[in-house]
Amino acid sequence: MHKEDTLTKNQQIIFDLIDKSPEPMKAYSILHDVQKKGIKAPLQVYRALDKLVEIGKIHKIESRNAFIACHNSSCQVSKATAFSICEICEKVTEISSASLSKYLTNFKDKDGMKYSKYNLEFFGLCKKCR
Amino acid sequence: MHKEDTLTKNQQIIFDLIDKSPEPMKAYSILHDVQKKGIKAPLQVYRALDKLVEIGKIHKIESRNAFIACHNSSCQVSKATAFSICEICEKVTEISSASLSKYLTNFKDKDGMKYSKYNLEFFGLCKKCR
DNA sequence: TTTAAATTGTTATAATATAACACTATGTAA
DNA sequence: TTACATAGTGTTATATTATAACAATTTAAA
Ligand SMILES: [Zn+2]
Ligand SMILES: [Zn+2]
Ligand SMILES: [Zn+2]
Ligand SMILES: [Zn+2]
Repeated sequence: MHKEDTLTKNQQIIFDLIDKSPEPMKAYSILHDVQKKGIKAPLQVYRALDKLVEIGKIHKIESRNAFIACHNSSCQVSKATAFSICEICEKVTEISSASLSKYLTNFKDKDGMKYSKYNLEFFGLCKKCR
Repeated sequence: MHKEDTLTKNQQIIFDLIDKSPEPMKAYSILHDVQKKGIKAPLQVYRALDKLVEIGKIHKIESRNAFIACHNSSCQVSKATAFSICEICEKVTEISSASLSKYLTNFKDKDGMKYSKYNLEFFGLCKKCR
C-alpha cells in the first residue's frame, strides 16, 4: 500500500468492502452492504468514496460508475490511471505499465500542452471470454 | 464528415444541436432545447444519443456525462477516442493524434492483449485558463 | 484551550438513465 | 403487392446515480 493516510470509520468500512471485492462496486451496492454497519444514507457512501478517490485508495471506473481499489503503486494519487475492461464479463484490471504511463505523461497535444492527470479505459474481451 | 449514414428525424435534430454546440451537451439540456421540435421525453433523447454514439457521429465524455460531435476523421467509429478537458472552464477538445492512436492501438497489456477500443480523457488547464 | 477544518447524520431532492408496451415507418424477399 | 423483419417512435412509469442544505460532532492544530 502506498498511501499511509489514516481513514475514518466510514472510509475504512467502505474501503475494506471495495478492497475485498473481486470486481468494481457501485455506490448503491456498497450502501446496501454497509447498512448493517450503520451507514444508512447515500451521502455517507458518496462522501467516503470522494475522499478515497481523492487520496488515491480507490479509482472510479467512469464508464461503469463503479469503484475499484488501487493496486498500482505507481499511479500518482489517482491522477493517472489506466484500466482494461472486459465487455462481456465486466472484469476490470488496473494497468500498471511504466511505458504507458511514461508515454501518456509525456504526451503533448497540438498546443504543446502536457497532462499529468488522465484516465484511460481500454475495452475488449478478457482471457476467459475470448 | 466521415460517416454517411442517413439519420432519422430525431437523430438529425439532436445531432445538429450537439454539432452546433461549442461545448459538450448533457442529455437533459438537449431535451430542454429540442422540446420545441416535438421531442418531449428523455427516452427519445437517449435513444438518438445511443445511435449517434454507435455510428460514431458523437462521443460521450464519460467523466462529464456529456456528448460532443466527432470532429476527428481518424477515430474509427467511436471505438478509439481521446479528449483533453479543462478542469476550470470545462472546455473539451477531441485529440486527433496519429502517434497517440497508434501507440494505444498497439499497446499490449501484461497478457499480450491488444485493445482496438479505448477512451482516454486528459485533464488539465486550457490555454485560456493557465 | 479555543478555533478551524474535517467528518458525520439526516432529510429531501436533483440529475442521469432505462423498462415496458403499443404503435409506425422502412426496407427486403417471396 | 404482400408478408415479414428490423428499426424507430411516443408515452408513462420507474430505476439508478449523485448532490443540496443544515445541524451536530470529532479531530487536529495554533
Ligand atoms: Zn491506481
Ligand atoms: Zn471477460
Ligand atoms: Zn471522434
Ligand atoms: Zn479552460
